[in-house]
Amino acid sequence: MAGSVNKVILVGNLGKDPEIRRTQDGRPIANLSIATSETWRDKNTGERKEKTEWHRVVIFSEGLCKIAEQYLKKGAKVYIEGALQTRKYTDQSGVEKYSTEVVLQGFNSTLTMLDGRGGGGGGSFGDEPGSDFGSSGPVSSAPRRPVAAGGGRNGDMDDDIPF
Amino acid sequence: MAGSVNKVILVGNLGKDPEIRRTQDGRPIANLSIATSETWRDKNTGERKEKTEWHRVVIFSEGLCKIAEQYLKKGAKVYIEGALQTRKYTDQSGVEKYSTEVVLQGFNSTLTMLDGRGGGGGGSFGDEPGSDFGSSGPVSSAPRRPVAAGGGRNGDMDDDIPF
Amino acid sequence: MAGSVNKVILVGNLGKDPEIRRTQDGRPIANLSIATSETWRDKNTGERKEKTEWHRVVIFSEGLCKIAEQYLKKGAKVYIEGALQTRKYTDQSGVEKYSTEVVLQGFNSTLTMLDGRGGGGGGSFGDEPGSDFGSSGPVSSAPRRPVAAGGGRNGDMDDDIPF
Amino acid sequence: MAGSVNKVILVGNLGKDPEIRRTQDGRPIANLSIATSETWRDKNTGERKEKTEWHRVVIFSEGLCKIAEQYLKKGAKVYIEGALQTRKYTDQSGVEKYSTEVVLQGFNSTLTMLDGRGGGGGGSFGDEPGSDFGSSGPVSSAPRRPVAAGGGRNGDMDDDIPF
DNA sequence: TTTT
DNA sequence: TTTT
Repeated sequence: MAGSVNKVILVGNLGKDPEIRRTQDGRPIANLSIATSETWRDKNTGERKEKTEWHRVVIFSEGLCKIAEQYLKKGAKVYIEGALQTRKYTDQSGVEKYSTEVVLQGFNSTLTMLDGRGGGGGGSFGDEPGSDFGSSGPVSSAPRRPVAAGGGRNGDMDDDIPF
Repeated sequence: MAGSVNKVILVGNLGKDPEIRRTQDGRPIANLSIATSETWRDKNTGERKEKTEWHRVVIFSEGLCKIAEQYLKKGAKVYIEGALQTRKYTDQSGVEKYSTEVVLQGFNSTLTMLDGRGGGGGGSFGDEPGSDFGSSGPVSSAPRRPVAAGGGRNGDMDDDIPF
Repeated sequence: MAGSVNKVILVGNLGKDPEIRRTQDGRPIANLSIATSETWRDKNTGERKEKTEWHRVVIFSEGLCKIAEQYLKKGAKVYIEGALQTRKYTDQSGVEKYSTEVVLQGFNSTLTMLDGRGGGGGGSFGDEPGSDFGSSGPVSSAPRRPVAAGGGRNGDMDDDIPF
Repeated sequence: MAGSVNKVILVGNLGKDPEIRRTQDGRPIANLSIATSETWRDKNTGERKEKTEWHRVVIFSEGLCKIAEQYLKKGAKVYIEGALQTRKYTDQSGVEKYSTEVVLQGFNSTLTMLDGRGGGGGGSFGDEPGSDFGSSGPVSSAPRRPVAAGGGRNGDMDDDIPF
């Protein structure tokens, strides 16, 4: 198809610790269960209401699996960017079912921790989606160099924007 | 939960005409079936491969339902913004199943046509997500005025940016 | 134009307290200065590097201005969704300049606090972009009702997704 | 900063052909000028109004530069995903100015053509952001394999989702 | 400078 | 079931 986009952006909290499995050839796969919730006040009763939505997130990217394994745990708040994917499977009773998941794999997948707490040290590691935690490179590499000039002349780059 | 985001962005084509239903109290609900696809070349065989993903989209916004009904049809390319929602239902055989849908409802939902062709005249209507087609206002109203000044001093606003 | 999208998504921290002004007819305008940063490790030296980008955010939405005024302060982490807008102005020396801002106005604008700390109570208020904090309604109204059914039959809705 | 996101999503049309330059070490840089516009009807006069916003887009990714050079031209409609970047420069008169650009570089950058017309053949090339046109790989490689299983048991994968 |  |  000429030009399609399939993108999911979630900011939410892990309902439990990440589950890490490995494929037969040793590649890691992480499963996250992420909750988002919306609150509103009932127009009629004035009551405060809340509705929680649970999202099944599957990480195929090796670098992001590492992050998940090392830094994420139940309760952590994360920003993730992935794609929707529905797969069909047959359950234990032989019934065909569908499961829709948010898949983090390859380009344009991102996992970013949004709280410095977490467990075991989270926070002081590279945390930019496009660099250390980029989904398709080793965690320690530097696929993106900061841009020193954006296409104009008379560089004279400076960092402190005064507003 | 303090601060969550649940957002889906799709650019894809309708697999069939929109299906419009009405609730008992007369509110419209539109269902779209949208395809996104990715293509790649097999690393080993060099073969061209393609994988299509189908998305079930449900529109509760009255204004966006109108758009869907009037302008969208099989094959149309659209940009949509909505939220993920999984609901449980019991099928005809009494089996519990889940269905995950992209819901367009209330704020932060968008439906934009990306091709001026379509059928039957599409194109010459307001088409900006934030204005005429905004999801929670009548299609003909103007909830968003263009901004005349952005917070600085010395207004002297002008529209032609020279690049 | 038939179908365009202009969207900015930022997760970052406020560099200073919000600045609230009022138009002559009394509508509030809030200015935020938001920092995003990326870190990476230099490929050659192995050094840890960081680059911070500052974003000027202007809020025209009355509801979101209230949130900004009441809950946000220097250091707060926020998620915002807005649109890019460049305006021309003449500075004190009579030189024409351009300023590009992220504008939150009307539909499809969002401001969500991502930390429960903040000052003065932040956290225990409605925090879903599509509901209480929706950008074009009063903070206390309920423009989005939770969806009870998504277009299928055999409702039997349930909230606890078992994964 | 622990966890930040800097993302711009645009769907718009090129105001002119892409401009391709090369750095001294031979890396290409493409500049695009993209228009987005919003239309609305004036609440008072009922008049149809339109406001166009111009965006300066700079592509550092080599793969995406190739796409721009080969397939894009004035009038083409594109979907792009990049990051905001403001740089300071001194103009010919010695005045310091700022220019804010949407930068496509490294991970999480995307460029997708949204019209099969364009000129000179566009269309029959890989066009999925995460695969052939991924921003940090050669255009002909296949960094993302389609996912065969998403983390559940009882694989029995299948592609045809029945809705 | 685009597009409708 | 779309699109290329």
